[in-house]
Parts: sequence; structure tokens; C-alpha cells
Amino acid sequence: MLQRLLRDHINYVKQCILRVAIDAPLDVCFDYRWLLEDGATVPLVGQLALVPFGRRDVVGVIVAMAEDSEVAPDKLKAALAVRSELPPLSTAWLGLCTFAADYYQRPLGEVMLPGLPKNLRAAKPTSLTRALKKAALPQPTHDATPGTVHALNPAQRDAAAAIAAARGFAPTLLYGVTGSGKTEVYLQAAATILAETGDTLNPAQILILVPEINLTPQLEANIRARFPGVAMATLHSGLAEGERLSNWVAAHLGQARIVLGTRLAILASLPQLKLIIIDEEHDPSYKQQEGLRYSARDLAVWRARQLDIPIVLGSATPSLETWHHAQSGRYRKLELRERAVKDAALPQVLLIDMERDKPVEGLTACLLAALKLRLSRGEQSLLFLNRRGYAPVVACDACGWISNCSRCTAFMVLHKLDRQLRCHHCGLEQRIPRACPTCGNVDIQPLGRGTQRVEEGLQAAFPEARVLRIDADSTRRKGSAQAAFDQVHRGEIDILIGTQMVAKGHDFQNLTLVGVLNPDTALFSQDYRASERLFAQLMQVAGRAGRRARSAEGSASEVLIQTRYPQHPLFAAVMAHDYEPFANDLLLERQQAGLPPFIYQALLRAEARELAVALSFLQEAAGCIEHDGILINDPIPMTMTRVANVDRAQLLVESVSRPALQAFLKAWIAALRAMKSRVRWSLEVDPVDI
DNA sequence: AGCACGCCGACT
DNA sequence: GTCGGCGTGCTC
Repeated sequence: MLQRLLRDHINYVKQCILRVAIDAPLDVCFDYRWLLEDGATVPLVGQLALVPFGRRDVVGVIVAMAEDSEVAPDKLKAALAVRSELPPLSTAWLGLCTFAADYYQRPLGEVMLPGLPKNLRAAKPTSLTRALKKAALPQPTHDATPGTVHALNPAQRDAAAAIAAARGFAPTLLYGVTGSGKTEVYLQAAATILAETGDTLNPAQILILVPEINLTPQLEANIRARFPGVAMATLHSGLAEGERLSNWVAAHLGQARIVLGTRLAILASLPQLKLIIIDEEHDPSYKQQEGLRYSARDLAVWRARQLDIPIVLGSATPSLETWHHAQSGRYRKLELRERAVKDAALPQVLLIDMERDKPVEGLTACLLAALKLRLSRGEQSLLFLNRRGYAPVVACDACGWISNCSRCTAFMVLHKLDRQLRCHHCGLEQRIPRACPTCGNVDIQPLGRGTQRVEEGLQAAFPEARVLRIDADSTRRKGSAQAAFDQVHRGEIDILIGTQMVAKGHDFQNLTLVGVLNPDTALFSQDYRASERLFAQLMQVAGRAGRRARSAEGSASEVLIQTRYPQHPLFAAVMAHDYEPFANDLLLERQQAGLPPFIYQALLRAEARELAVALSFLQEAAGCIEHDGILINDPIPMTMTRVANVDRAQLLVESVSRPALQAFLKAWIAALRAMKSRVRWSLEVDPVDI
């Protein structure tokens, strides 16, 4: 009797099935019941739902609705809530995530959910109402014309006009030397597109991607000055939770017209997206290096094609992938040959042969003289050394002991100020030993030099100079990097020494000398991308000099590169400020050697306590399915084999056909899962650091 | 991934 | 006798 009543009730009360993507490493979505009683919310595809999952409650994305499910009825649970206060994520956004999940061989939920603000994923979205209210406040006028407009030179004007005039999917490489004013071109193109749709019901949104958070404040200030009346939001990993929520919501509601962000912003919800700009498109930080290892640049191009909108990839040293597309005509190439500031010459690049001019404390006599000259003129200098710490290794002359990390295939780096040896890979720290741990020799020596040691040497050579070091160690506290750069801008620093960090973005008006201390290791690296990266780095750091008009003495700024290989062709290209022939040569080499962008790759990595275990897993993986048209290489230990007591090995697979590789990977993943090995493994599509 | 259950060593 | 080590198994 009771059973019949229950059955009748179920037949009477209408229900539907929600298919929900959940952030778990499982390649399926999960079905839930939802009762459609009178007055109940009707869920929509693209909305978020709170559902019971195992023994906890999680938020997922509704990716489909159905009348019934393949799953046995007694296994189905009811969804707990639907976030109906939030407009659903668009079909285009769902499509983007589906593509990324498919392409990178990851579960859909792992693509969709980690990028959402934490608040939206909480069981109780406490601040959501506030964020929605805030975003719904009267917005600034969408007038994209008041604001500080810098006069554009003819090349900039033409480029901006060409970009804004494009209709439909139109990828453009904006190729221009550092200081040629690419930013002004982006903003002019943005202004045109904003103005075109300003009065319509759905004004355009523009996404601008930059490589690093460090660069957002400067560009943000520029954009706000240029478009005071346009709502703008930033999206990057440095935002506080509340800010991230309101910025994300502003983008999702279409109220933020300009969204400025780092790579993670490529997965933001942007319902009115009409233009994508990627600044410094070659920059390695567009590649996510853990979890879902996506390329924000590649996803951006896909997204532009999906939405049929223009995309601009800007760089002085484009990635070979982009360069290849530009050469083959798939991307349009616009070029800015001149520096934007009138009379600001490109810096003169000179090589210092370290075999002839032997460096003392890492500095050649020639570089010291150049520094002295700048000091006497009251001009600033920048020294670039991509190695932090005091010395990369400590060694004992007597017995040959060196400061190996006990947990990694790496040296412990000497950090003199903290009186520590530190492994930059696993974080292991220990006090500097007073004497050699093996033979007791008290005279152990630091070998090589990092930024700390150069800083010390500079201070000794120029006691009166104001020296500042900027690297990951000196800028650990939040905001301290910005404070350090501000100090340089205010002219309170004479000599700046830094890593990677100082090479990007900042325009130092009074900087007339750039010294590159030791670029040689990258010249003969195993990594075939090393020279491409070194060229980009050198051009970028060189671009920090000579941003303003020529100095009073009429001399151009100088870039001095210390090297043992002054004959290397890479330097000739850097001296000529000419990427084009260099890039074409590299492309030809890649084509002849069968390397990307002429072939497509994926990398299977395995980790185990014993290297042999990882290697034999890969060996088994190599033979576990058919692979027509796919080259499976031999498993090899990774260059840095051991990190934190875990041995790592890898297996590279290649194909001339992207679809063939994709099809293979899909089947392979299934086979690998079926192996049920205890070895931890992961697959990376389009790997960059091999 | 979480989060449970499930069997073997050193402790209040 | 219990607390807790991480192996193994499941999540609509």
C-alpha cells in the first residue's frame, strides 16, 4: 500500500536529471535528480549546482539536462541547490571548456571549476549577493573617447586601424621592437571596438592578457588613464578572494568592458567578448605548468575562432609557433619598426669577450668602466643575471665534496644573507657547514655567482653607488616588488641587479646601460627552445635601455653582453636587433629536425621512489596500444631526475598530424587508466620544457 | 582528489 | 587494550 502510494507520487511529481561536471580526476559527469514541483526553480544548463558527492557536498556545473539517466535509479541522489541567482555560463564558455578538456585530455570538471572564485564553490555562497549587487550598481558611461590619448606615429595608427577594421576571426601578429608602442596600438584598437558598440544593448568586452601580475599595475594604470569612463576588471592569482569574486562576476555579467589578466583569465566568462589581445605572446608564463597544463595563448586563439572575433598577438620576439603562422599567411603580420618616442634610438649592443677581458667578481673591466661612466653622469644601469642566491654551489678543494641536495639531482644554492644552503627545487634548507662535511677542510668555497654575490661585488667596487637587487628572494613580501621598482623610477637607485624579473615591462627613463653577465649556458642547452628563449630575453632586457630620447651627450644607450662565445650567430642577430632572419633560420632547423611547430608532441611523465619503476611503467605504456602514425620514443629519465626524493622519467610521443595524435592520446589514456598501476603519471599535450 | 574502510605497531 | 600508519576503493 505504502509502496504504491510512493510510486504514484513519483510518477505525479515531475523531476528532471541534471548532468553535473565535478572537479575530480574522473572522466565522467554525474547525474542528479531535481524535483520540478510547483514554484520550484527550473535549473538551466550553465548554472552551478550544489550536489552530494561521496561523503561531502560539492559545487559543480550543470552541463546538460535530461528526462532520465543511464544510472540506476537507486544510485541517483538529489541535487541540493541550484545557484539560480547567478546567470548561467554561456554555451560558448561551456564549449571552450569542453574543447580544453578534450584537447588536454582532462576531465571537464577540472577545467571548469578550479578557475571559479572560491565563494561560488562554497556550500554557502555568502558574498555572492553582495558581489552581484555591487556589479549591478550604476556603471560608468561606456564612453570610450575622453582620456589621455598619446599621439600615434603613422605605423601605430595603421596597425590600430587594421586591427579594429577586421571582421570575424582575424589573428594578427603585431611584431614590433620593444619600445615601439605596441600598448598604444592595443588601446587604440580597443577604443574603436568599444566606441562601435558603446550605445548598443550589449557593449563589447575586450580581454587583454599579460604574462605576469607584476605587469598588471602599470598597464592597469595606463588603461584607466586612457579610458576613465570604461569599467575594467583585473583577473590574476594575486587578487584577494573578495576582489576576485566581484571582478569575476563583473566579467560574467558583461559589465566589465575591459578585462586585464594573466593566463588564468583566458578561462573567464566573458559573454560579450569582441577582441582578444595577448601582450608578449611568446612569454613562457602563458603556459600553465601544473594541473591542467594549458597554453593560454593557444586557448585564446581557439576562443577567438569560436566567437569569430579578432585576436592580436603582440611581441618583439614572437614564438616560433606564431612566427610560423605569420610566415605561412595564416596570421596577418603587422610590423612596427620604429621606437615610439621620437629620436629614441635602439640601444647599441656590444659584446665583451670574457676570454680576453677576464671578469673579476663576475664583472669585466669593460663593464666596470661603463658602469663608472653612468655613475659619473648620474644615469642608471641595469645588470641582468638569471641566477638568484649568492653562489649556485659550494665545494671543497681538498676532497672534491660539493653541496648536492640530498633529495634532488641538484646543487644546494648558497644564500649568504640567510646563512643557508637552499635547494631551489624541493625547498630543503640547511645551515652553511663551517667545514667540509666529508674531510673537515675549513676552507670550502662558493663556486660561480648569483645576484647576491654580484650585489656584494658591485658595492665593493662602487662604495658610493646606490645598488639595489631585485629577485624572487628580495621581493618575497607582497607589494615589495612594486616598491622596489618605484624606488628605481624615482631615481633613488644607481645600479639595479636582477634576474628575469627586471627584464619585463618596466620603462626606466634614466637607464642608459644594460649589462648581461652570463648568458652562455643557454647557448649550448639540450633544450632546443633555449636559444629562442635567450634571444627573447636579451631583446627584452635590452629594451629596458634607451626608452627616452637620446641623452644630453648625444650618445645612444648601450647593452653590454659578457660572453665566451662572441662569434655565436645568436649574438649577431641580437646586435642587429633583427629577429626575422634568426627566427627564419630557427624555423628551418626545426623543420629539418622534425620539431615543433612542424610536428605535434605529447609527454607522458611518471614518478616513483625508484627510477626503474618509473621507466618500466613507461616501457609498458609504450607498448600497451596500437599506434599507427605515432612515433613513440624510448622512455628516459628527466634531466633533473630526482626532486624531493622522487625519481621522474618521461616518454615523448610525436605525430605530424594533430588529429592523429589526439585520437591516439584518447585511446592511450583509457589504456593507461586500465593498467591500474601504482605509479603516479600525467600526460602533457604540447609540452614546452622537455 | 577527498574521504572512508581496513588491517598491523607503540602508547595513555 | 586504543591511536594511527597509508593501501585500496568509491564517488551519480
